[in-house]
Amino acid sequence: MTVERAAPLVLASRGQLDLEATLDGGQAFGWYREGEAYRGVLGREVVVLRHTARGIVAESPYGTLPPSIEDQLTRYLDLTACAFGFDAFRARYLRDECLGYALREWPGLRLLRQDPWECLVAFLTSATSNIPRIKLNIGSLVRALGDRVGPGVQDFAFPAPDRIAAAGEAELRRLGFGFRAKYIASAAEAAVSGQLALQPLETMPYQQARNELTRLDGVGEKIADCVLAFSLHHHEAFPIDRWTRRALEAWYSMPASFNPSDAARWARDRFGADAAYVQQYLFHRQRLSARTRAATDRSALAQQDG
DNA sequence: TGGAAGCCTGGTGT
DNA sequence: AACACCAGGCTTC
Repeated sequence: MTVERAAPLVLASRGQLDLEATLDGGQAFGWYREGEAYRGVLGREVVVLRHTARGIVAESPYGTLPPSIEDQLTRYLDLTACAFGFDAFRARYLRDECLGYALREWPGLRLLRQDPWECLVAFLTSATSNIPRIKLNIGSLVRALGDRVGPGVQDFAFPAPDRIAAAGEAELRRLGFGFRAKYIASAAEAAVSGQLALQPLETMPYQQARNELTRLDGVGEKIADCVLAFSLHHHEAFPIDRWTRRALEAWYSMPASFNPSDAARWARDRFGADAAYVQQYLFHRQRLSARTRAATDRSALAQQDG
């Protein structure tokens, strides 16, 4: 007896997409490493992405993927070359002292186009937090309130606003969101009531879309810019956090006296439509160099001890 | 109008 | 091993 297997879906070459940098680099929090592959849920489909000799391949871990998944993944991973013109972006910054290094080191780092609701909840969760903890919170949320769509421990669809609104602040607190519970519950209510419509923000001018988002409780300029850059394809957004601020000061002589709002404006003025991609490369570089420094410090200490 | 405290709680280093 | 201190912000005062 033979089991029919659909031909694997080949999405991109290795150089076009770095799974680790893109899926586990602070944009999205629902992907889990399985050996060399990444497993996550897109809509209601469990998807496993892995590097193979032929390129990046998408598979279902237990069945077959519907044909529509190709378009969904192409969009989610922003693989439509003409959409942004990544090659042109790379050419512009290849000789930049800071970004040139990052572009050579992580040529496959891309900005995602996530579901905006999922992205908004993730970045409301990110306030005064860190990547491992955000993943933990989002994992608890989907297990508690999302529909099961596969056999794996994390195979749950992201809960729609009505589910989260019905759960309410107290349940979100119980799930570990702390003071952010109130903001997430309130955003869910706004979405259910129709006061908040996220998808239309994609076609609005950047500033207008940003103003809409910052009207939400708990959404300031940083979180708004993350949602705009990582889900709504507004590449003129430049989220300012510790890492990117540090990079702008160190490599681009941005005055350290700037407040976050001025820093973001300064970066948008300087990088224009490249802002979001510049931000993501700077963030990645700063984060990993900090990690390397920490490792170096640890090994130096170990040497002293020994 | 700017600046600083407080918020929840898991991660990280000591 | 326990125990500070910190973390990819925002609201409020």
